[in-house]
Amino acid sequence: MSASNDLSSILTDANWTMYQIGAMEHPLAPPATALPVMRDPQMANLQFATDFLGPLKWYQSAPQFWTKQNVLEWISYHVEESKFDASTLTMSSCSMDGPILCQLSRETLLSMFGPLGERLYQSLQELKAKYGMEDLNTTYDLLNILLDDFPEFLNMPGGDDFKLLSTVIVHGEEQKSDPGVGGDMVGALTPSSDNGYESGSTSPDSLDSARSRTLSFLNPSSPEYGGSDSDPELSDLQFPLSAKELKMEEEDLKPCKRSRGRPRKLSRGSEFFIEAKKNKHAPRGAHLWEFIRDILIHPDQNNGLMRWEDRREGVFKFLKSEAVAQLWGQKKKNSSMTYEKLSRAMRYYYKREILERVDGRRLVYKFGKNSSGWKLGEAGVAM
DNA sequence: TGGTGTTTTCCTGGTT
DNA sequence: AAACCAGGAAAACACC
Repeated sequence: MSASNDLSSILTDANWTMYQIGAMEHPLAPPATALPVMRDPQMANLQFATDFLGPLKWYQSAPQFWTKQNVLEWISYHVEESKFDASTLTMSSCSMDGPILCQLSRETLLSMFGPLGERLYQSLQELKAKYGMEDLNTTYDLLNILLDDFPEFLNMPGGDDFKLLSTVIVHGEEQKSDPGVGGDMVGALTPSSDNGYESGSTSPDSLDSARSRTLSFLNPSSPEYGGSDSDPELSDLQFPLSAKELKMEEEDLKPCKRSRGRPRKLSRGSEFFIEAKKNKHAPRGAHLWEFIRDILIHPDQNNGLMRWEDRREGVFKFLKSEAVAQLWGQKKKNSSMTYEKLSRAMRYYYKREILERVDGRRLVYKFGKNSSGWKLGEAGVAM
């Protein structure tokens, strides 16, 4: 994702409310279920496991290890929560990674973010403190759970890292404070922080799935990682392995060839954690074409994502294809949504005549005769 | 519980 | 070369 798209995501985050169904949580908000977290980047050599389970959210790791994308999501979360006017933010003030963010003083945050700065500062202090006190025992437990679920890891290249776990004895009180900026906050956690945060505050002590529970040792180089615009140099800075070494491991770990089709759902153990997050009977949201239509017919909330090419004919164009895909992913709680996938779903609409082909024009689609709600003069459509 | 519809994921190959 | 398009295949998931 490009940096501009990131900012766009922030600025268009308000759009999310427009597609909100019932009392859904904010897409970037930490889930309610409190689960432990790991935060040790020294474990980045277990990256293949992260690759297997996916990228991390800001609430799944210590701020010191956030990527640019994590920072953006964190800011976006607070923008939304505080109903802050995101238009006052600049890209430059949002484009930073965790290590840089952690070096900012309260005054700097206030000058950069105005009224939102105080809130961000408080959140940051809470997160630093909270993550500084995480008990490594939980990490140990989580990795064991992972191994129960995925014993095949032990037989994979790098699986020896897991075997070492059986020899590990964790003592919570021996945990080191964060080496980076903000380590002085370790131990500053108030009792109230242990049982959650007040509304409007930050609640990083919760995770939503096996992927998040088990693998908070960050992975900016994951192909699925949303913050792909993180500085490559940062990868070197954050992790004990060089980018080159990581790349080599990645190559080594590639399966011979992926089977076709959607990957099987994770098995039993991890499923538990995924289900814990999911609403058992979550209402299915609007269809994709309706989602697209709604963006188009609300130009005030469109934020330059799409535009009509020919309103009368129902021809429209994606201006920020990846941003729209991200928004769609937010709606479906699918952080790995891409335009590539979204467009595949769009193409299925041709056969059903919800969309018509527009040949030769990139990113341009046209509503078909089986779509509705977009025509001028149609009930419910603003003229 | 099984069927159906829709969407997601991955893929190969082609085009711009 | 990168981004996009086209469409097959298979699977996940919601809903009935």
